[in-house]
Amino acid sequence: MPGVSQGQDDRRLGCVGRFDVRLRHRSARSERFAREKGMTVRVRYAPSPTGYQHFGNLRTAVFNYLFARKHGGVFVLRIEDTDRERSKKEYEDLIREDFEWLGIAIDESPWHGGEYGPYRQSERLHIYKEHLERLVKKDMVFRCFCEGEGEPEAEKKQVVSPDPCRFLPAEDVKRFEKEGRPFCWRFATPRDAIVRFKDLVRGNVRVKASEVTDFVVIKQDGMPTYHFGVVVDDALMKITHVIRGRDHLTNTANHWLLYDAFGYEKPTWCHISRTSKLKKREMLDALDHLEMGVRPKKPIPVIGYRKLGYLPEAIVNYSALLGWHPRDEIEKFNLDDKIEEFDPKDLTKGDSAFDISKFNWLSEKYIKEADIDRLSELARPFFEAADITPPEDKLYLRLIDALRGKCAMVSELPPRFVPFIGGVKLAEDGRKTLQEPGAKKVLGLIVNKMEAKTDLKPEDFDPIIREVGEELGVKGKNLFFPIRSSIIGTPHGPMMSLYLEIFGKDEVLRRLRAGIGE
RNA sequence: GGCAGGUUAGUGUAACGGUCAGCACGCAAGGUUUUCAUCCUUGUAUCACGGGUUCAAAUCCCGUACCUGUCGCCA
Repeated sequence: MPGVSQGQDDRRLGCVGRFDVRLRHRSARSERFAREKGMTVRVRYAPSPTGYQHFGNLRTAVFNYLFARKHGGVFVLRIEDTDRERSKKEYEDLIREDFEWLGIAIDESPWHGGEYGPYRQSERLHIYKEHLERLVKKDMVFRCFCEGEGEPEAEKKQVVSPDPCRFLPAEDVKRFEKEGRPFCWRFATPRDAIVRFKDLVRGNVRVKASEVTDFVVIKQDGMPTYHFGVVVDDALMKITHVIRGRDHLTNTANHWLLYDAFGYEKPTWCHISRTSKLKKREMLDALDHLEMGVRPKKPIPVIGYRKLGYLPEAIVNYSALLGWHPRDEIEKFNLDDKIEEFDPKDLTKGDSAFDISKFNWLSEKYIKEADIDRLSELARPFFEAADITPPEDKLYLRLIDALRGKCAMVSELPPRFVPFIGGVKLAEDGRKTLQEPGAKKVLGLIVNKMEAKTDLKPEDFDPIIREVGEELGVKGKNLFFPIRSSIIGTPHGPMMSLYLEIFGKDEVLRRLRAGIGE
């Protein structure tokens, strides 16, 4: 049984299966309702294809996904493309690609199909029309002839409720229609209703209908507004739990009233906190300035991380961490392993902020622990893009493995190969190191010892270096920096033994001698 | 402005009347060490503020401040 505590409610109500006469919306109990009535839990993620997806959206989808899986339910994706101006096919394609890339399984969608389709609002216009008729018949909507096709920038007109057009004399309405004046349909909000519902994260919510304006349901262009589309579609698609962003919390009153107007059974609402630090402008700007191998300083849309070579698991994992955390406090986890544990009531009420350094930390972890063959294959395109030719198979794998530490994105790998495939390019810090007083002496002795040894193996390198250190009384940086600098051009890098393995004795000797010459 | 929601270390969070307020990232200091890598140790919060209720409050109540959302023919 889902871990929602509901014993108290049940006791008070005495029975389950009947709706509270006070119009109280069924609450968290609905999970039980659903089971007892043999209903399937159905949730949905309903993006509008007007921009890129980012962590904020993604985590809404992730929580929906977890909830669906936990209850053996269905995860629906619906495209809300009622904004004719801003909706773009390419954004919809991107949404699809993102999900496929991230490995989040969707059950019903425009591209997966399903028995409650179509799943694109622009293809459901006839349904909205029919629903509008129903409200017209019940006299619950009215035409509004006011000017003002939404100019968001325009000064906000004083909220007037009810809307003046609601009381337009019938003859005026007739005349305006005859004149062909454009109009939209508004909902005639019942003045005295009180909206109450229980939110899975917020608890009891109560809104007076008198605070709800006579909102638009059908726009002048015939498209439904968000409020209208959402309610009609969620109802028809048999959505049982609406898990969405907190910004819709106050809108829920509108939706509640619409459900009532249609006589549809209401879903359980669950408003999750928002994610701050995700400024659309900045994200788009950062996306325009992507540079392979360079970690973005600011958050970017999912497509950006995809391009840079972040691993999808890291993204999914981190998005689940935004407003939720596992009980065992282990933050790196596989989404599917958390299905049982997930419970909306554990979601944070406060907003959460995207922390790019923590995200990078997680990503590094994923890359460090990734399957080496898979990582190698993932990396190939990035070598091409960087115009760096990777070495052949065995060496390639070896280097990927040796150089993957502290790598948050795959595109960081190719540049690290450079010291191993071309000649030495002395970096500034490398040059400086070689100029240090004892540097040449260290290199000289190493060369001598290496030359003396006939059958030199990679694992012999360490002992030799140690001997040199002891004999010269040098250790730490003074010992290792010059060696590494002459071999790869910079004092920092992977373990010493790797060099002999990769380059072989002759090449290492050549580089060490060259270092002495610097 | 009305309405709604939020406020625990720099960040993400735990705790749901009784713990020296726990964990993680970051940062700082120290140790190990072949590195500004790894690993280990330590430090980093008088729980926004002010009042209450209580033997006891981060936890309950009220007020204030600040942040956010909504009040669009955007979703």
